[in-house]
Amino acid sequence: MFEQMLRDNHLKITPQRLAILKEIQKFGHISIDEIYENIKESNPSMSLATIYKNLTFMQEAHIVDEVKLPNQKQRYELVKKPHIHLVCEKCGSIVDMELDDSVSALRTTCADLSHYKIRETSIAMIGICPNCQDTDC
Amino acid sequence: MFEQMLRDNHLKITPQRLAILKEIQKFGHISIDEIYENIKESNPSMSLATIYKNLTFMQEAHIVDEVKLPNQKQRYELVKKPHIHLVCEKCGSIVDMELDDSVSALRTTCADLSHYKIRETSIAMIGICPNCQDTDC
DNA sequence: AATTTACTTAAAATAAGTTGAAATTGTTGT
DNA sequence: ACAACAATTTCAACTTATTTTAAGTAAATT
Repeated sequence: MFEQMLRDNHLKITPQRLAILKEIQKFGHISIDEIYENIKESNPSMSLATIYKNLTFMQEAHIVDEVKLPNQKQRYELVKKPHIHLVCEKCGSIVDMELDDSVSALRTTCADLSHYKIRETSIAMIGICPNCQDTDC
Repeated sequence: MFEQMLRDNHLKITPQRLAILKEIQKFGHISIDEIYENIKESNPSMSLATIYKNLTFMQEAHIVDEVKLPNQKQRYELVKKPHIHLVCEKCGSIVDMELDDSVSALRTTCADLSHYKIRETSIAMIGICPNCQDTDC
């Protein structure tokens, strides 16, 4: 289906693009150098410039999304339904939470009050995950 | 009051710090090179390193906050009550919206369901502002 | 199979951010 | 007000991150 997504956006299907998408899918939220490091093993000739360019293209094509969190390097994820990022400050994990009703309620309230036409939301909750609350990891 | 905030955090009160804070206050959400460019006029010897170092300190002291938005350079704002950023994709404006009830409701829902201990929220709504909807700016 | 066009690569260029050491300034106690 | 100390600023060198270029390569189209 990655193939189909690329085709739909008139982007050529290349092994590099498929490899990038596979990595993003595998890790959920991944930084550029993680992509680079992971792909190097199977695909030693792939260059960072390729990754940068393709992430830009695929972002424009709404196949991947940038994830920007306070005090972290930029990451990427596959485009999904609107969701909330739960970020643990201790262990660094990032988890998606789908709370469709609450998110769209907030979105509607915002839109109504501000008269903005809202296209996209970016919501993160930063704190300590249950696991790190228990253990002193 | 900037003086007091610095004092409270055992940070020395320097003209550079005050100038940085004044710029942030003036612009609401400002990037590092905007700070640099603006301050250069009145304070030509101030270096970028100073700005970087001080933003880090003042962030740790919870005087300023990083603002990370999709497809934008990092910005800084003064620490305020939790709020939502309304971002216009057309004109680039960023506006704060205080929606205490909705934000804390979402926060509580999230915390209850996930068992995270949430310390901070980061919420942005990206779209088109009322002004840009009307005019074809 | 040939042609066109998009894509990838490596290297160079630019931008962004960090560090360390010397010089300077703010603060504290007298 | 002044000395002494510690924190801060500065400059320059440096690392890391990102973009651009130009040449070569691969995918799609005919």
